[in-house]
Amino acid sequence: MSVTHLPVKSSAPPEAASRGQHKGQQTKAAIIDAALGLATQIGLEGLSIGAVAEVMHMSKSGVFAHFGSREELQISVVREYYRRFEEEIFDPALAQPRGLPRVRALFANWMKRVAVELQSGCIFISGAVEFDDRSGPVRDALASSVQAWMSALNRAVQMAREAGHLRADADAQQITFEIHAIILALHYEARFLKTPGSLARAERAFEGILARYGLPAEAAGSAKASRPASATSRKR
Amino acid sequence: MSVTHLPVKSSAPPEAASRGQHKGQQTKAAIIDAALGLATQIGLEGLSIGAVAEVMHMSKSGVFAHFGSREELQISVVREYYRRFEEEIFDPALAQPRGLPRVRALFANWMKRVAVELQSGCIFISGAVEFDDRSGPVRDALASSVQAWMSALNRAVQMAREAGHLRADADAQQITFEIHAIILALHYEARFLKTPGSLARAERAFEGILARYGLPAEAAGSAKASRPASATSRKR
DNA sequence: TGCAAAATAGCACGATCGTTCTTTTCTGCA
DNA sequence: TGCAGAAAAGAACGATCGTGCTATTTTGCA
Repeated sequence: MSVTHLPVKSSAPPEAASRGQHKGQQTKAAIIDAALGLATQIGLEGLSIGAVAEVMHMSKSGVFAHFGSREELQISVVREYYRRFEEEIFDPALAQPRGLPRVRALFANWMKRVAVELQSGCIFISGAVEFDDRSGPVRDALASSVQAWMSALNRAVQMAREAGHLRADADAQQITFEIHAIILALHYEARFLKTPGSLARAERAFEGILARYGLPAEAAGSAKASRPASATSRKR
Repeated sequence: MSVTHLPVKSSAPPEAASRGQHKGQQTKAAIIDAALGLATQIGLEGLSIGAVAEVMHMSKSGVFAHFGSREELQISVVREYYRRFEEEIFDPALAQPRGLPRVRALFANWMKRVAVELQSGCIFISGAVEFDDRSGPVRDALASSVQAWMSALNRAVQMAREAGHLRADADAQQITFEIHAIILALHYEARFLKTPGSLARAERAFEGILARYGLPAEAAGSAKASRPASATSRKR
């Protein structure tokens, strides 16, 4: 998809669909996988072709040839990270019904990914501080990936409001901001400070947001189900 | 105040008080200042002796001689950053009375420092992702600086609760976590994503925290003054 | 004012970086 | 089974890095 232009055989690709990749593609995918693993540990900026080559048991030039530049390798890593992010966080949450359940699922998956899953960090977070005053294609790839994810989260929040799960006057962007804030703090405290119990604190903070922007108290005990309350006009 | 131990000349320092530093000290301070300026832009890891030397119009070895290693330069930068952090954020807030006013001042100063003041980043934030899976003295200096600041903030929050400005059952650590989260999100959105209006969002989020952990509604209009309510015993 | 000591410069080292060019090995279709 | 083309290796480049070592300059007190 992202390969700029390979000298595409315009004729019939014999059985290109499944795994008929000319082996170069497989190797390239394996390199990106290894590079992604490295990048989550040492950051995108720390990613060096030599280190990737060593992990892959390949020569530097062998790795290099697949990308043409270090920058292109970094961009490929960003794109692959985004793909997995979508696959492991966003897609599963679509199984949940619109509204609060889906927002909860997004947050839970995100938390798991960012602080629990592995001892590896999130390159959307580390990349942000590495590239926050640089410019260029890597920064652009990073920023647009993050923007895409934030927009998706924001839409889920909007739908929760429209479903009547949140106050009608709740500001979706504000809620998205605050959810993002919790994830960042979790990443900071769990990964850097190694504060125990930070996962629970993140969960409590999230519940606090829901309490604040949720329907005005009253039946705060049992029901988590939908209750399409007062604010009806804002439908769809 | 916080300087651990400088190799105190036990004999008579001729006029050491004011600026009787053997010029080496002055130069060293100037180097640290320049290095700090660089580090806030390119990060602690990106900090190179050559770059510092260029800024200082000195030779690499001239700079190097003051520290003996790059690590020691990085640690000096961390310590200096902490000193300024204390001086520009913590100390001025002490002029405010204990309780909510002081917490508000801490947050306001912090916000200003982190996202407005200059186009430079916060090395407590960038350093966290650079060193979150490394170990060694630089990481230690960074972590203990951050811990010290977080503890100071946490004490201020505790005092606000003890002064009756917050609910008696409010969890200070939780509040500190959530305030930290807002700052991180502000740094992320303002510096990396360049989202407009993120400063206002951070302020609103902070007000939301105060609303949630503040005294149970009722007179939410006028009074911001102290009201030394129930929990008196926990003084000092 | 002279002189030890401190401060700085100059130079070179090994290592690593991204990248280029050339050569060798491998792959997959005729 | 060849053989063209793709894939990978190898070697070398200039640059930059941190760090020693040795000279030179500068400082501040006797």
